[in-house]
Amino acid sequence: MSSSPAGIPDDVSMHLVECWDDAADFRRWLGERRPVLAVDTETSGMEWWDGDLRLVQFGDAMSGWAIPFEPWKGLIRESLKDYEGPLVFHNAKFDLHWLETNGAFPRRHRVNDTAVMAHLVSPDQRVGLKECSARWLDARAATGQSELKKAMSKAQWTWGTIPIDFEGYWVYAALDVVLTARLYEHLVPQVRADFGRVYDLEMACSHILMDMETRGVRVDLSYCQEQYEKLHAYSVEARAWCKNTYGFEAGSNRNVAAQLMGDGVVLTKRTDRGAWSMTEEVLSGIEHPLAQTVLSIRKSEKLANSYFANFIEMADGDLLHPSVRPLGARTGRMSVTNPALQTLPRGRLVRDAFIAREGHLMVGADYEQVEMRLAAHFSEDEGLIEAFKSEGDFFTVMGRSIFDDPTFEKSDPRRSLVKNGMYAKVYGSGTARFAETVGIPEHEAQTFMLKLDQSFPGLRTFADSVGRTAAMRGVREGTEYIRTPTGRRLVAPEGRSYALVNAAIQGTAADIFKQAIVKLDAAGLGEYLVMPVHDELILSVPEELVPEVEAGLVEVMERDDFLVPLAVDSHHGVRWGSLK
DNA sequence: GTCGCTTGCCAC
DNA sequence: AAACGTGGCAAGCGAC
Repeated sequence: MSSSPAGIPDDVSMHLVECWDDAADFRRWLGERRPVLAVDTETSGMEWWDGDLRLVQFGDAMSGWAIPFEPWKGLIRESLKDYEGPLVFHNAKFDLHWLETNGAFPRRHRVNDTAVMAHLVSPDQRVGLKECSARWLDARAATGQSELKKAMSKAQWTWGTIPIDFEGYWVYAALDVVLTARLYEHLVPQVRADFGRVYDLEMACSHILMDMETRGVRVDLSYCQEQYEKLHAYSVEARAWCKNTYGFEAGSNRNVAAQLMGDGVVLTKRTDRGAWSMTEEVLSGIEHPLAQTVLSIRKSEKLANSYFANFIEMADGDLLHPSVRPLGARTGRMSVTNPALQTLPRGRLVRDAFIAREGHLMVGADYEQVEMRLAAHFSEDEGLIEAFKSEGDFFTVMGRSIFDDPTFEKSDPRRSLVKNGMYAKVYGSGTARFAETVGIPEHEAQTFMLKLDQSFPGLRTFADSVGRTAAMRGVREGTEYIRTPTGRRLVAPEGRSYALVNAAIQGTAADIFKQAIVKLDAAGLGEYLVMPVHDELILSVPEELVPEVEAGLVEVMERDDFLVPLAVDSHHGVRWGSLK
């Protein structure tokens, strides 16, 4: 069956495999020579471990083939196994999950990813197939999708139930591979020329993370249940008290503010849109039973719902399959969702929900103050570099030199000023914000920042040089950007070029972290990975191998090729929470 | 009922 | 001259 309905370029042919003749035609087509074979899947949803693979599409710049998986799984498996040429997916990790869990194994070392390419070229833009096609191929690329959405809602179809032979479904599915193939041909010259090294890093890392997602994270469901019930019981009781006493929901900030003011509380801070601000910071300063109750309700509901209930809800048996986006942030950092395991509260309560596999222990290995060390590296500042090379606590050594006081010890109250001041530098904050976070008057903050700059002049030099480079490129190329040592491109957010100082540090830390993941996989430790957390790796390791693996991790992760050593600390325990 | 926005809060 | 960076998630709430 061939077709070319509205919105599809005339020179493109679309095919749906429905009979053996179609299958034979597909195999003949597959045997032709082409620069790249694009592959995509349509599925019943997002949960690849518990859902149906419905359609697999193959295509190149001129043809798209949609093949229903269930009746043609043999054809699809054989075709993917046999195909030796370059492959391209748009967001390969997602499709590979579906294909592999359904017994179809494309050659991974041949896999390319246009979403990765797009992110490297334009790290500040959305990298959906539609957006990329509209940006680089044809502004009308997304037109078919809205028609399909309308038809689906009219007939009450979901992605799991829409008939596979409904033309608006399979034709646009087949168009997606054509777009992917064209995107690849458009982007690959630039990616090869400008981003070869970081692209290879991203692809290697992506496969390791995919296998990590497949293995999943083991969760202690009865612990979650127990904690949830305790917290939930409290919040039900506290909400009822609030309703009975004041007549409104504790979650309604508008009503809470009105009640507090009615009871004589003076509010001064407002939100961006002009409402009375009811943040933790504001409420904790108010001595009123309502303020305190609202705070504890928020706290316990956050714990109960965002964490424990969420874990129970998402579990596949006793496993969670969090989804990692290797290029989640514009800086090259990863992000994690379902659940967001990178934002678990510190301390034992929530982290203890995650346990090692049977016969295993949890192992954690983290880069110590990696961003501070990179700040020292990029600044080339003798004093900062010395502070990291000398024995003892970095911020204490810095404190001695800033205040010219050899008696400055780790317990010195000024240490937090030093630490916060350095973070303010690294994040690019101004003196006003810095003064607020450390709780000192602005003129004191100013004096301190001046002292910091004088003690470590490299910090300014570094910031200036980032600014100059970005500004120069802004003029010459129209975009303010810098590159990390691996070639990753970092683009300044609109009107905030100062953020590039932080981006350089954060982006380089991301590169280092990803290189560590690739190296540890090469060293045979990849199979133990559980979760990456920005500068810390969480693993589940067979008990008897723990000492060996910890030594291996330190060996693989630590680096000496920067101006300061990058040090790694490791721990082990039964639960995530027991890693110090 | 769903959707998107706002507000608030968790991490590194 | 001055500018705290990067994310995800849930509840409330108004619009459709």
